[in-house]
Amino acid sequence: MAEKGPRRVTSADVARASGVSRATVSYVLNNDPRQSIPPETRERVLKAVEELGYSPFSPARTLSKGQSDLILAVLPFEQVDPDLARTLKDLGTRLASHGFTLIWHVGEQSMTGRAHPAFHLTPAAILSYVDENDATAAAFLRQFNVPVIAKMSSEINRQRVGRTQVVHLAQRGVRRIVFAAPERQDVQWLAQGRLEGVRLECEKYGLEPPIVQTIPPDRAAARTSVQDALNRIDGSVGICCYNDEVAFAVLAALTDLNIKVPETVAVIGCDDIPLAQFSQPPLTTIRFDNSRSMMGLVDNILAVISGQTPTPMPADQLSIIARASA
Amino acid sequence: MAEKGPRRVTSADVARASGVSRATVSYVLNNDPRQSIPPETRERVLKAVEELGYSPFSPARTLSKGQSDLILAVLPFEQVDPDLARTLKDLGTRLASHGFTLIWHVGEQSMTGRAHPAFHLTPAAILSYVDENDATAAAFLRQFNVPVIAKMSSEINRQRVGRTQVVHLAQRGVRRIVFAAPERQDVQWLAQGRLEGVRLECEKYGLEPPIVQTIPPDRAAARTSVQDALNRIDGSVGICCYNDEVAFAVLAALTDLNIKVPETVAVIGCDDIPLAQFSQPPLTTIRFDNSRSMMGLVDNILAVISGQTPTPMPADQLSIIARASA
DNA sequence: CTGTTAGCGCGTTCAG
DNA sequence: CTGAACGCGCTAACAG
Repeated sequence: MAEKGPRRVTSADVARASGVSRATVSYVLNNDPRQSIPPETRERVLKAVEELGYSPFSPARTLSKGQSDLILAVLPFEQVDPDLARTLKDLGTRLASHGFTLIWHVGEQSMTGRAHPAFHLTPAAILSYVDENDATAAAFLRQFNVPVIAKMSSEINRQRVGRTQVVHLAQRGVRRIVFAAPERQDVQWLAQGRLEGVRLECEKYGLEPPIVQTIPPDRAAARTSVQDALNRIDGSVGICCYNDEVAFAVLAALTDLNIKVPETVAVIGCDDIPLAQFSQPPLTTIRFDNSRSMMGLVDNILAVISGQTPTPMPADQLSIIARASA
Repeated sequence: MAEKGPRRVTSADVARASGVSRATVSYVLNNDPRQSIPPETRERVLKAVEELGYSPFSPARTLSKGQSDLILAVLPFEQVDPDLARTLKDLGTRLASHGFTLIWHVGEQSMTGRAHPAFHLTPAAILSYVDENDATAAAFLRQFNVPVIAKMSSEINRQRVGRTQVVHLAQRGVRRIVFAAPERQDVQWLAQGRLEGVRLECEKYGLEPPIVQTIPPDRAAARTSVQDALNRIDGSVGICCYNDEVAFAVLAALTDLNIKVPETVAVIGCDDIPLAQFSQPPLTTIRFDNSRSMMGLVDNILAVISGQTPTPMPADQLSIIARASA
């Protein structure tokens, strides 16, 4: 019952201005196929809309339809990685072509009652990056009565990254693996999955279990940290980095330690960020080709919105971008 | 009039279950200070809420209040830079402590009618990254009857980046400036402002006008491009990069060309991305300290929502992070 | 076949 | 603490 500044222009205003009923205005604006409005009337309505600068009030629209065309992506990350940003931007474009609007909410764990964006929003669907196994989170989301799609959920996929890294390294003659873990807390669950993949693949190849070393996001500290790890082993070493960002820190540390890459120590990252090609030496890394899974995701979102059950999503295709660091 | 799956739990359900009226339910849930509800009744209502898993339907809420507590950030960027992402995340946290929810919409120019997120949303305010001088955009947004805050708007601020870069370089003895421009289209207006600052400061210092060179985001191409620029000049050269990402490309090019940094060519970036310290050599760059302007921004958003006029925002503090590249 | 009336959806709030 | 009205767009049912 608030009134802010100049009163909103409503469909009633348009109806009055064009001498028709509100229903007619609605029919014209929504191009209702079940109604045939004479072009002349239609013109009059559209003209009034234009002149008055009318635009329908979305809450009212959502209220009466019981559905909005919003898709809410809930991102519980401390930082939004460029790769994720690109992916979501792309997803948004695709959804837009189906008449949906993708919006992002970036926040802590945002699980607490009224802090959760869905409390303020009512999307047609929620795209959740929460671990699929998190039952509490799932239960919490249920209250909003909105279908939820979990992305990035599979433990298997996380492991595949680590496995792929090890395979590449092993093929290059590496016999001893270090896993360079991130310090960021929000991403530990992801790192754990990748590490597990590294472990399993080491086992499979008959390599010793990986040394796990957390790499601080600071050049001097990274140097010490890498040094520590290398002190504990010898032989031909390969470092599997949680992601490219960690890999940059590792590469800098190795440079500072005067260790030759890839001759003495090989390094492989993950994500293929745009900057990866510019490191010294250029970073060998893993790229997700999510074009396929993206299509699947769009289909799943649309399906879920219309009440169907989602089909399992195809796994992201992983490919190795072999540059000079491994 | 749609009904999806199990009907929503409404406040009427809660009222029925707890034997009170819908009004009372509302009073209890909103802790209305003008009403005194007996603790016992309050308990009963809250219990029913809990048991039924009720959560208010936000469109209805917004409809009746005429205001949502959503703040919409419209981001017309091809990519969301990590720095911007961090800033917005921070802004979101601050707004949350005032009871508002920040959401992002990332899309092309998104100016076309129904494609614009505000068409589907009705935020309490829009945070726009569109150039303040863009009258068409401003007119378009007006139709939504929602206050708009423009961020990142000042040409002066854009110029200050370029100026600061040149000052640092000149102090280090550089006599000839190259401006390394980005290829990304969405960001040209920003780059132009920074370049203009570089120009003006060169003039002020009595240096020759800067050479402008666009740096492609590809290692080999960047090398050629940097080579081109350097062929056209001699003397002690400094390269002002549009941002750190471009700077990484430039640094890689110089490495590939076997040119010493900073002895032969000095390089300075902008943004101080987390990776900046890990380049070879570590990147000298410019950091925005937006903590002050952030406070101002929060205040302005709150002011604008309650119908006041925004106060001019304090300029971002710029500081030079001097590392080894310049 | 065109256009109108009436009433829904749900939370909030005023008068009582 | 309650009944009733309100905000605004949508649409079934109905009238001209």
